[in-house]
Amino acid sequence: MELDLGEVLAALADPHRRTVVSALAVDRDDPERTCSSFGLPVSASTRSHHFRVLREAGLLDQVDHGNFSGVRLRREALERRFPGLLDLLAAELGGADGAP
Amino acid sequence: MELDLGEVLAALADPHRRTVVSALAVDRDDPERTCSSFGLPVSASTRSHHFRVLREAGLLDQVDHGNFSGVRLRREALERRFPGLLDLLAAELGGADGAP
DNA sequence: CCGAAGGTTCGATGACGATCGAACCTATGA
DNA sequence: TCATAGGTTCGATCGTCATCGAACCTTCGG
Repeated sequence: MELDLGEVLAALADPHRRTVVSALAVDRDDPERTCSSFGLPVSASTRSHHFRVLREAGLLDQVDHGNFSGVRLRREALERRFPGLLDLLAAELGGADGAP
Repeated sequence: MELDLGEVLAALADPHRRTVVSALAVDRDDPERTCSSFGLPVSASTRSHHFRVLREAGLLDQVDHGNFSGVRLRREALERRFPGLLDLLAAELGGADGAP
């Protein structure tokens, strides 16, 4: 498994990418979402670039459905390699874990 | 307390700076160390730059002893704001906690 | 008093990365 | 069949950052 901490931190240093990962981290159901469902205020090409970085850092799985891309957080691998990291990101959205 | 996650992650994205913080994170005694005691393979000015970034991100406390600078990890504040983060960094050095 | 050691600041430079528009691809729906 | 929507790739541009050397400051030891 590649999951390099430097690469992961570099990926998460960008606010837009952190928005994506945080949004995925808070949703424990880990649904497959589209790239455009995060409302990033950038052009489509820039958005594609960000998702490439997230994918190559090992944070995301991305499945090509031809028409669109399904994106899913690699929660299990991340939790095993960097325990607690996703909680930190989720906490930035105000919903760390099973919040009341 | 400012401790912004984006700033912290950006600071930790650099390998040299991560070397410093990881080295500090593994030592539970939190001694005051000098900037040059980490053996960073860069010039003195670059080293000074890195420590400035770490200080401004709130990761380090730096005391000017005139002759030299004492550097100390802000362990308590970091642990409270980002629980588990320092453990992740320490784990990269092979010594997460009280290793055998 | 005078160096030497540890840091800092100040440009300058070079590389990397975030951003965009244009062109393109694929599938769904009219 | 054709347009539209979601993504990707390809340059190009612009800003930020890591890096360096030079000049400087402070203190300690001769």
